[in-house]
Amino acid sequence: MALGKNYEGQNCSLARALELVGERWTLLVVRDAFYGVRRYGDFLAHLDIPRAVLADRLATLVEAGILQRHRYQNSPPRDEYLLTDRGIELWSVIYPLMRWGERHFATGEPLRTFRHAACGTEIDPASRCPACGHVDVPPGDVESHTGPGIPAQPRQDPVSVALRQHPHRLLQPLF
Amino acid sequence: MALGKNYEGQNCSLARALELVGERWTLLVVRDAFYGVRRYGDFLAHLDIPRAVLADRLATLVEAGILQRHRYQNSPPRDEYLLTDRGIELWSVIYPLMRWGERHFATGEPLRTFRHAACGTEIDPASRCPACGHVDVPPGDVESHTGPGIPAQPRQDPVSVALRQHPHRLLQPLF
DNA sequence: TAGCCTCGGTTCGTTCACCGAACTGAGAGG
DNA sequence: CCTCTCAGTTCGGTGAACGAACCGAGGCTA
Repeated sequence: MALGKNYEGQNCSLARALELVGERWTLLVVRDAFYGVRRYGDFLAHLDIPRAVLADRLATLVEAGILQRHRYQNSPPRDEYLLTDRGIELWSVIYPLMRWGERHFATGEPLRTFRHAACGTEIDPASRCPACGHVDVPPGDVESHTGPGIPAQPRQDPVSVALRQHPHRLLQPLF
Repeated sequence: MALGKNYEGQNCSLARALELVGERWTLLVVRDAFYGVRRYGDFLAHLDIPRAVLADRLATLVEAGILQRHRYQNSPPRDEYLLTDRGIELWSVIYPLMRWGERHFATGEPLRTFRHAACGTEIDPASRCPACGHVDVPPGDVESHTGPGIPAQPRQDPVSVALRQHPHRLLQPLF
């Protein structure tokens, strides 16, 4: 979606945003980055995405300044992908979309809930904390909890297991 | 994206939402619906979308309960596509994404601003009205205004012309 | 009644992105 | 030297998007 035949006729900021973030898989990669996924292999295992597509999406996101690549060890050389501030701002899109999908297309109870780390209250679809009145709770103050709708046979990849294990603060590394 | 090879492994509400709303063009169709576009031909002219793709997207959105089809005249029989409540709730995704794109990838000034109809103040990226303190301004209370960044050679299709002509309340028909 | 127009699609051949399986290469570690 | 892991790249096959042409229902005009 990004190159070649894009939305160039639409001189609208929504169209420009969608050129970057509207491609298949892209928003799920960004969601995983909020969950603390940072390495190629972990995105791969958690998303069941073709390897070539993942490599392409990561490169596009880095180029767009949504992720940044960071060398976290030298031997062997390994990089991790971290959300930039620009990427972190996408929480205000991802979270409402998640809640919208949950309200209208959920099959049973939610699999995951998001709570205000400071007070433990579930955050509303507009990112407000009903308890402490905090509006626009930033993702760094959000804790992901396993929800009541967790399936009988949950996924066994390391990322899914770690996410189930215990409440986890967004943006913090999973491992 | 919707059928066949979908995100079925991802039992996450974001993935389910993206199966519907994450396909190419879909969110732009919904945006146009907020602008008051209602007829096949108007979507077509404003979006420069292949006819077959538009027909497919409209059918998918109707099936998902995001748009509803409404017969507005009988001879000749003509239908219009209107946002349902479920569709209207997508404003909380579309508006933040638009503002995010504008902040980070805009070329100059915004083409369009969104004001609180009650007080005329521009609505912030989290859908709050800074003037009257209204949080979560619903799209029906939002007026679209032509912004300062309007290009020298703007589009000449009827929808673009009507949108430029005068401030326009979201969800109200354009014509 | 014939001819033409509009609207809302469908059809069809080409192009392009996605898919998944196999392969590659750098760098441990034994 | 052999094997393993990690992070990709390569490649043949398939499905979706593209755009131009076609179609049919139902006016309008004469």
